[in-house]
Amino acid sequence: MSAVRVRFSPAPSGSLHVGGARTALFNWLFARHHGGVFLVRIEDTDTSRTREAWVTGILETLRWLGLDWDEDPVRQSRRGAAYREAVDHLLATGAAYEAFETPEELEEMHEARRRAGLPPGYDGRARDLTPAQREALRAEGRPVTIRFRTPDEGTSTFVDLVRGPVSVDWATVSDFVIVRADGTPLFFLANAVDDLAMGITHVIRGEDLLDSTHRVLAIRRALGADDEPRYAHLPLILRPDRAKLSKRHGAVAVEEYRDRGYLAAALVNYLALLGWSPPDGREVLDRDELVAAFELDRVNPSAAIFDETKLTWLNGEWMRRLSLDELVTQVRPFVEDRHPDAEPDLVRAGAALGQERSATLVELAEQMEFLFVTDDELEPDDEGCRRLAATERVAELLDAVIDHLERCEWTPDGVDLRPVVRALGLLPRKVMPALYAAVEGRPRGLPLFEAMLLLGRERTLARLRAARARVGDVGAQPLH
RNA sequence: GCCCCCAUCGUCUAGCGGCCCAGGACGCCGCCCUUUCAAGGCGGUAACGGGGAUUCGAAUUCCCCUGGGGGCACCA
Repeated sequence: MSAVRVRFSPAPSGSLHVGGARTALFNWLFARHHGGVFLVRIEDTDTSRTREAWVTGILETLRWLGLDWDEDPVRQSRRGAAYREAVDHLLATGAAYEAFETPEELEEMHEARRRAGLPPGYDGRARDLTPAQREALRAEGRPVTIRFRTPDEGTSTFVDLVRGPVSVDWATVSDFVIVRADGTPLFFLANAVDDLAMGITHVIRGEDLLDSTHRVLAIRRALGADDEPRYAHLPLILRPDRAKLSKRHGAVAVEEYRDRGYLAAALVNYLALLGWSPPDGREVLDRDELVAAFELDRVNPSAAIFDETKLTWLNGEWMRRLSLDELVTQVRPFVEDRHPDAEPDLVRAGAALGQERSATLVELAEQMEFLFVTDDELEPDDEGCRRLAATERVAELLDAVIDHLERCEWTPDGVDLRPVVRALGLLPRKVMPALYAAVEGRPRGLPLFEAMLLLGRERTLARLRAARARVGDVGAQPLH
């Protein structure tokens, strides 16, 4: 087999979503596994839907995911000359022809065919116009598009790497437009021309493009190509309600997951498991392990639902695997977003305590937030207030704790409150949440004694006294 | 409407004729550990869509049905 050359070819009509990212990843894994070349091609022939910001955004997101490409990205918008040359050839050989229908006429045609039980499409009325007829239509000022002439009979078949042989009767495929009235090329044409020019050996993409393969291959042959790339159509990724993932619904943009505190390693790992699995059944795999294990023949053909819960679990796995240095680097932006002046040492200490208790960077940042708010700002959340109010003998407890912390040694052993709680005849499991609420603002969080050491004696006491004032004397009264 | 693809626990999947009264993972439930919460350990819950056919034997092969998804554009 010749050296592998694959490409990821997004249309820049939005940011990179998880479906596109999975396609990019599989191409990248395939290339890296075989020591091949991974390319990016921006399919921006539809200028009305393209925005430059989307192009840079997509490339930036690919970089964030660690999917590096080997040559400068190809822009279809700059390859007009190549497409024109190809069209001239197709026109000259009769593989394509000019058509002159208005949008209204086409709409009518689609309707009529639908009524006749045919798929909407083109009836081929401009196929055999004479040069004179074409001139006349052009003189009327009608729009001119170029259509590819599909066979009237016979079957198109190609062997898909994940689905096996796929066939369709040409009779069901009508002549389709390859050049718009404004002269710009359409997907089928650009795709065929570019894959040929770029020497693409394997086309790995979503199943939504399965049907278009016959048409692209037909153009390619009409262009004189004597070989064809191997195709692998990946199963689609569906939303939990089984609908197709789209930008309209839910968090499907990769950048959104990044902003919500997910690690690139976790996203890559999770995406790799959607439609593929390694032979040994491992699930937590790093980039190198994925590259080593990846094979197209283990891609399964059925659609998969994107399960954010499992992604979150994997993210937790990867958070725990990070070194403390890496974790601090990753979480710092999330902390500084709300507390720009957060002390680096405290961030580091908080990250160390929270590393195995959080599944996302956002969660980790929230857990340590109590370290960066002033004692005045700290307000127990709703659940914290409830726990405070519902804890038996809470005033007595707080008094004892305050009393202890005022005089104890400020060391790990000194601030251990378990003896204090037990001396009151209370169970730590029952009453600790109230203390967490008082010091950290929520009834659960980073280990309390370590947290108090980080805050220091004065700040800890200030928070406990504020909580004591909040509960009043109610808790101090025996209930019976 | 027409064409194409797909079909194992709620979800991601293993399985490529006997090793499967179906294995792993997430989730969920229970127990243990425990300063809260997590993490961790142990145990449990839960699936081959239906019907034919082939075969000594079918989750695995074939056919039909059903269901799901995709495509049919001057989007990609």
